[in-house]
Amino acid sequence: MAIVDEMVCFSLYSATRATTRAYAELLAPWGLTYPQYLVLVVLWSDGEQSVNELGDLLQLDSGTLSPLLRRMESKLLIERKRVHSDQRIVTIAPTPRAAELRRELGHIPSAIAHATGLPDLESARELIATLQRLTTAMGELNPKDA
Amino acid sequence: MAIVDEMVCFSLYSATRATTRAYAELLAPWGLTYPQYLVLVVLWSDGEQSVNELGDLLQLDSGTLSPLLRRMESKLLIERKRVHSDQRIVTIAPTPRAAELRRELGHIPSAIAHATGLPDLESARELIATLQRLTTAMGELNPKDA
DNA sequence: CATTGAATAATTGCACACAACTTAGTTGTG
DNA sequence: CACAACTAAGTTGTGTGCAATTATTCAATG
Repeated sequence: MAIVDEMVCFSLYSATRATTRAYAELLAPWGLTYPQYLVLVVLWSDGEQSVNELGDLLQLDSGTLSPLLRRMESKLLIERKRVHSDQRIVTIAPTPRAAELRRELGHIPSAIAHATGLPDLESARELIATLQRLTTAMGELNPKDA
Repeated sequence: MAIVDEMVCFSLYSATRATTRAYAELLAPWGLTYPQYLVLVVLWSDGEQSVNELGDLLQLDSGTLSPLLRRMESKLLIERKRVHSDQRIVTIAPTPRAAELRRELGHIPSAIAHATGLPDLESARELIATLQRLTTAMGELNPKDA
């Protein structure tokens, strides 16, 4: 066992990249990336919302989202709209094509759930809870929380 | 709770980015990134080795490692050497400066261990084991294992 | 010995992440 | 109203990840 395998952080880093590669494989026929898929998931669930709200949910800033959303717009998956009452805000709305993808990509959650190799829903929930606690704890070390 | 928070993959993705930001914070005084730090950890532990071996341990290909190592070389942390007996192979050796950093960065493992918020070594080991199983399972979905 | 095939790094192109900065629009205060 | 402070999104620059390709070297085979 190599030294890095003793580290929590490396196993996290490694698991995330393996997961992203698995999503890339599943999403390739639609030319989507994992972060783009996450945007669709949020839009399917919560509907139209601002770039800021999207960034809060996904923990991504405009430096990441702006070009990502531009690519999704060019694929006709989302539509950008300026809010009349506050011209600073841009809302991101799913297009009819995005609704179609909700059906076409319906197989992905179960495919990924199976690919995790986790035995049951309970262990998945446990892992999620552990990771969320870790994320919160890590955030405390970051000065940007001030 | 947002929809993405119910997903194992998102909690992984999120935890990894939180961890990388925490490392970035700690490593900033030395101008190092987390992947660069990982290379140092491997070199400190196992000493000089080829780009391939480094890539096997960190699960990174030459497309990622080549420019990363070039940056580390320009910071005088590593030295590239062609192997005489096989001119295809490039070995990466830590410089004296890298050895210095081993001492200067000695506080980081415990700082990160504390920042994870994990209560004890046993729960850390458990999480690592779970993540390694998940990484392996995810790999099976990837055709590149063939 | 010449040719072919495999191995090893490096390069190229694309898509994130994220810090730092810019631009445009809004709000609060006098 | 004037204007500073704030906010939202976009832009820029750097550093990964990773697929695909290229260049070089080595090894095996006839």
